[in-house]
Amino acid sequence: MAGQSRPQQVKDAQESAAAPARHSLRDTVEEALREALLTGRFVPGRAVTLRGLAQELKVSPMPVREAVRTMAAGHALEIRANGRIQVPTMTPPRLAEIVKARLLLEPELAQAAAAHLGPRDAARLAAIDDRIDASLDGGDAETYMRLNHSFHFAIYRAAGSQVLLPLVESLWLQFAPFMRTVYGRVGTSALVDHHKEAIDAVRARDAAALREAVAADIRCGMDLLDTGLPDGGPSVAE
Amino acid sequence: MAGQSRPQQVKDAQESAAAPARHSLRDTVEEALREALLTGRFVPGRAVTLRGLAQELKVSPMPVREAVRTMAAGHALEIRANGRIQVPTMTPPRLAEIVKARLLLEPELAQAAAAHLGPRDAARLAAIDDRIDASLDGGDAETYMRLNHSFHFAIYRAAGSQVLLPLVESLWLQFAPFMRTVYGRVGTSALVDHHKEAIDAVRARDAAALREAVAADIRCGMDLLDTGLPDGGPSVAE
DNA sequence: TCGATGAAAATGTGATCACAAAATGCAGCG
DNA sequence: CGCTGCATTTTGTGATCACATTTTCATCGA
Repeated sequence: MAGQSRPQQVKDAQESAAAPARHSLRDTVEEALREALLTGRFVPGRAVTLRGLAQELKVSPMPVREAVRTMAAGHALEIRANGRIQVPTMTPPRLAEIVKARLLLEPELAQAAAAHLGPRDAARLAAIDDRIDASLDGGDAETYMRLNHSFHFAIYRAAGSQVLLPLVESLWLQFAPFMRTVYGRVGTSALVDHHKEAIDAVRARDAAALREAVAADIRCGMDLLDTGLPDGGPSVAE
Repeated sequence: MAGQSRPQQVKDAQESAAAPARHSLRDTVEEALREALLTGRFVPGRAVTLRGLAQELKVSPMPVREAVRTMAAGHALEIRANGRIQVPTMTPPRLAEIVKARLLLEPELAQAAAAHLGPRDAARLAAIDDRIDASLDGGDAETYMRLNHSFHFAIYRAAGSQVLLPLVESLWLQFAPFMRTVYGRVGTSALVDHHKEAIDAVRARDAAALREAVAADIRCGMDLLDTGLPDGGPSVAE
């Protein structure tokens, strides 16, 4: 990492993270933010302060500033008119747009990924899916969200995409916090996914089937969101 | 804006920009970067330094740091392994992916925008298109790129999108610098667009026709890029 | 009891300094 | 003439301070 006068701060933050080799504190903070958003630890409307995050992560406010700006650039965080930072709240039109964008991009990515996947990967995906089922039974929404993300992106990453993949990541960061609030409302037991179909498609190297499985999975998951929040109000703040 | 001890710096940067009311230096720098990328003043491979940009824009390196991070978050700038910042170079697979993403998102956006557009907007678009033709005849690539961006986003913005529009903006920032190098190679006179069809579709409130016009425009423009760089090598550095 | 008011704390933004790593330039040697 | 080695410069990163704005909250008055 580049120069700073207190290396022990770096060690603390790095060793607590899963990633073995991180170069800059900024990347560490960025990864922490991503994790918190994707697992729903950040609720829509929640205020995020630079000094607060810095203290929590045991770093100075400086790397937090840049990491927060990075997340805000992808609309994963929102900078209000008064400058305050918060997790964006969801609105019905915004949710509808996210669903539309997901349905446009993710099936395409899955289809492209199929050529690079095979039975080996199907086994890996099945292992993740087993843990997903376990977390659903246990009602552990945070673990479920982390694993569900792993499942989808294990597929998407295989496409070797440099452009579509970041776009999709941006979308996930935007809707994940809201999904968490819905799970808290309707529970996780009602969840239906199409992971089994996806795994079968990967094993059979059937690109069209994989595309359709992913599309169906998105539609089901997002239908749940609609039933979870039929009225127009933004989700709860805390 | 928030506290800084030299207000005159703010005035300089603000008054030189077109936007009348900018709050933070960061936003000013960000807008300057966007402009430079979209008009092709930043060539792929060009090195961008914090202190250099700061001096050029007459601001301290601090707001530049955040603005550059913001652009890097959308892959409009690239931060290399050694930390250095540069305008990303284009590769054939990356270009192909950008075209795919554009064809997925922009026609959708255009179709959604059609409902909010009418003859009034068609007239405005025609005015822009006239200036585009003039810039093409004059061989002024920079003006052409600025106007072409205005033309497309005048349509897209009408969709009132909060999600798709930022994704498309991100794409434009990624391919614009490369387009500029192609114009420098093959000239601007060979350009064919489908703006006339788009204007007609807007005037007739024909969503399907507008979608198709935009799709055709993208295909034509990107075909030009393929003919401009048929071999696999990355584009020139400077 | 409720609303207004003013002091105090919190927050984002900008500037400046320090530092390590990398790039650059130049001399000296083969 | 080419290439290696070292000194210098450049560059990104982090920390800390200063400051204007906003928010928070306790106090006072009706």
